[in-house]
Amino acid sequence: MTETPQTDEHRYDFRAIEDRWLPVWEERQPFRSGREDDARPTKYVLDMFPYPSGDLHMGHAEAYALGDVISRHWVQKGYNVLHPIGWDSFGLPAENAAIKRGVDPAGWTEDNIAQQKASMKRYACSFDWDRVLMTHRPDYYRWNQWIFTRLFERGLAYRKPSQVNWCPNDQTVLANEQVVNGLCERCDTAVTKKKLTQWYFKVTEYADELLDELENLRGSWPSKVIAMQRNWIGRSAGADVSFTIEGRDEPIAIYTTRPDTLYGATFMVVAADSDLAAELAEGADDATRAEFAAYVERVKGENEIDRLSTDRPKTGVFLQRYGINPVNGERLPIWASDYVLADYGHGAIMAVPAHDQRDLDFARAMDLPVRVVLDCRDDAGEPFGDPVETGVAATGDGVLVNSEALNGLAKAEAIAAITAELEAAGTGHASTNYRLRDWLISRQRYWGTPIPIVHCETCGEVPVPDDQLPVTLPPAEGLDLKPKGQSPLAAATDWVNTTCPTCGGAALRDTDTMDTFVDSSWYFLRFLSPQKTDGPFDPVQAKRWAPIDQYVGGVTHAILHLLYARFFTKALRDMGMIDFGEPFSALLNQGMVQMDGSAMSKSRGNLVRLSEQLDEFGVDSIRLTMAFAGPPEDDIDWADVSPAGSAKFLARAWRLARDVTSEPGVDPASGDAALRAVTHRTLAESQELVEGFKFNVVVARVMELVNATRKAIDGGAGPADPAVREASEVVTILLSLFAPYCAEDMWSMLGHQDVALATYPAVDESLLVEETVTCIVQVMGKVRDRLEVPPGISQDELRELALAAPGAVRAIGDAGIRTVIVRAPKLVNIVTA
RNA sequence: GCCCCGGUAGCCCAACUGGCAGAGGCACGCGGCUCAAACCCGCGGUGUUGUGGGUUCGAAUCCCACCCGGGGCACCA
Repeated sequence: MTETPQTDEHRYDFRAIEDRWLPVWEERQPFRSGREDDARPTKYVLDMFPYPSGDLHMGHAEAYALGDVISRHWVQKGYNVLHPIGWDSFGLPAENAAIKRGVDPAGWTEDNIAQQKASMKRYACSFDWDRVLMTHRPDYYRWNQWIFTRLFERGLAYRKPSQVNWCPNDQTVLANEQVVNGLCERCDTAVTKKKLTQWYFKVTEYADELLDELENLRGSWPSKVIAMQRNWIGRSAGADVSFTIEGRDEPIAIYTTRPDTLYGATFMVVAADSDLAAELAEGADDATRAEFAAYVERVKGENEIDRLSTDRPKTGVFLQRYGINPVNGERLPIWASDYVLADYGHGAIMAVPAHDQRDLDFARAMDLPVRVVLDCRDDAGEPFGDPVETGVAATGDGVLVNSEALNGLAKAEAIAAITAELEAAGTGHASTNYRLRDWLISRQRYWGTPIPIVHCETCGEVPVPDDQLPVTLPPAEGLDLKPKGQSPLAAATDWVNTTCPTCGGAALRDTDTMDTFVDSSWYFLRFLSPQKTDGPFDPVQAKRWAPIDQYVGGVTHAILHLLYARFFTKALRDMGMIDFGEPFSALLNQGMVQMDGSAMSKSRGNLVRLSEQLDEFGVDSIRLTMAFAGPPEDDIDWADVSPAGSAKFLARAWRLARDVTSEPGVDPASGDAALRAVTHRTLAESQELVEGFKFNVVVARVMELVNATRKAIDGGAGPADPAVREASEVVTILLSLFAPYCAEDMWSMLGHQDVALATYPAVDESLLVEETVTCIVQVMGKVRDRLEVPPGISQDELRELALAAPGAVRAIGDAGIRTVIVRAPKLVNIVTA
């Protein structure tokens, strides 16, 4: 047997096993992936990197357990697997903790990282520890700044004044994506609007590509995420139409998806908070101006919650101005209202109350005319009720009426016809709009990447030259980090005051920092060459490893991070730095870990502590429980699963290795044939199951194999049978994906070393061939008999056997036989007359 | 309102391209081992596959409608 010392050779003791193997792995480093002469094919498996806001929790434990199954599987399949880890270490939690405790966010962050790193090692994650990166380190964020300046040069980073989302609690602006149901994603405070000049990344430049290329991800990304991104981008096709405004030189453009209803327009609406509304009101009488001013004040006071609440009554102000409908010359009164958004389309609409619910609500509230221009019918052919009476707009398909040349056309035909007509007349054209907005990246907070721009009175916005990067954060010491609506960096006068890189004159640094989602938009590329000092990443390494073969992480990032990372990838591709446009070839979203139906989060208190679970049941049991609980994308309710049951199973598996008495390398051919068949069937099935992410089923299959092996040891073949060794080794290799400590210990008892690097055994196909197959004999779809037949039996032969089967004969009785369906060798169905 | 996912035994969940509804686990019960217990070993699975219809020789699986649960988007013209 083996010379490996064992604490207690009769009992599975997870504490002793963890203590035994952790130092061995630490020394042997089985998951290094950096060697240039490594000829194995490559795989890049990536877990979303954690935020260091404390120790690892149950959610991390699930994510890393599942990512590890995939990574370890590909290693055993002979791939050179890159499985790196790092920390997303800039952000508000560190800053808020620093404010609360009066400490430096850097120290707090580094302490948490050290703790998480130790926990990950204990958790036996198969990470390559030579590639660690942390986004708060200057050697990382320097390249955020470098990429920022490249985007700036290409017009993809720009500054503009706009009504932005403002969190009154965190005292900073937020991206659209960070406002959830009108609340700040971080602190759940109701978000308000504020007019500010801020930095944006031009994500909308790639809107079409971001949407269209989702199709290529179908099948390898969850359909849910694809749907969410599709919704978020929200492409709509329609037309821009010009309306002349009385008393204004320039016409104004409106956007509509329903140009077919142009003859049904009875008024126009401009967004109350838009510049256009202010300008139009300026040209009205004093009373109107006063009314408008009061209305705008009221609208500005509303937070997002109020604004989004459904079925609130429509409000607005008639601006005493008129637009002219280009198709029929009608005068349309212009109203200002908050139901039109300033930053979508042109911030102005034509209102067709008969065929748009919002316009109808407004028309009814303001007593404006309604004109039906589409004859809509229900399924029974009954006409749609009068919208004025029913309050329901006719938004469906129909035939055009009251629309001159369009009369008689169907909706789609009318849209095409009128768009062509507008185009010919020079008053409109087909147009596309997106719900997606550009990404606002400025933050008025300390703990982030400084924006590498210098503001010079003479030269304007000047990017900091590459050789002066990084622009490092000034020390937090002496700065007031409390949120106050202006970046804490503004108080670092020595830091702010600088010289203009272009003209050498006095200039000021931009005092905002970047949204931390910038950091995570390209970190997967930095992992390929984390120490590189003359560029963000090595293009040669990118060619070798990227894009990522398998990305693993929570569905919470379905829009934010994944969309931004896709945008960065496309932008970097267009800069010629990489040759692919999609960063993540395949995506697995694990579910959440809950307790009694409620989520475990910081705010609700962590209901189950990972460290306590690990102490009580061991690392392997927790990892196995995560994998066995159900499909990875389903949420796990910790109350429904049994880490104790997992521990029991591991002990049972472990005892197999303990009991094997044959020597390593013994030829299994002479072993128990029945057990060998189970072993090789498990082997054949497991790789498909792992690659299909059915980890819970793999575990079930391994349990079956363990049961079969135990039966062989105790009952038939005995512990010396070579098939028992073969089965035990297969159990060990498969188990190492889920329970690396237990598997390593078993592997050692079986006389081997480094189970993580064990080769996935070849499947012996000849053992999968069954000698007989059970054939079901059905009569009228009901099972009436069973036959043991050879797998190669002919259709005719089986048909005869089935017709003679006693159960079938009995069921057929006197009835005649109409048809016999034969699916050799598994099924015959006899259809009686 | 629109979109996505799900509903199988007391519970968590399997079930290939439509072909025997049950792999694995939890819980529970019984038996063995033991002075006794724990551990361990063994045995124990009929249920409206959410409901109703349709297609089919045959439906958990495909189609339609609805119910329930979860998630996303939503005054985006």
